[in-house]
Amino acid sequence: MKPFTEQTLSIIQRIPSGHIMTYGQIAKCAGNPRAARQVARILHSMSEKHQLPWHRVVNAKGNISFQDANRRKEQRTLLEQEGIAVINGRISLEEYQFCCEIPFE
DNA sequence: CATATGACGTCAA
DNA sequence: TTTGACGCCATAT
Repeated sequence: MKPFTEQTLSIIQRIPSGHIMTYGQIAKCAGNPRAARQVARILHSMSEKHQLPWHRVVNAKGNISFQDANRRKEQRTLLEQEGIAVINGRISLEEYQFCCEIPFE
């Protein structure tokens, strides 16, 4: 098993275009079902340097976790470009959530 | 009341 | 000094 951070990064990079994942889902796939916070931290700190599709990561509610209206609008635009319908800053998890059941080593 | 989620902060190399 | 790794707690459902 590789480090949690590395696993998380790999998972995020594996999210297909037009699909999204939640923090809990990513954390669970990475090996730590309770490490949703870490996922958030990774995105905040390493997304820009690792070219991660951060816009494909949303919270369990299907909402954009950003507080800044600018960032939320930006992410919404990015998601819409991938064909994801964002209604009131909300995304239909049932339609776009990517089921990550890949056995990472 | 109990369970699940979270765009953080801090420490070490 | 900067980048990578790790966990407890508060809030919402």
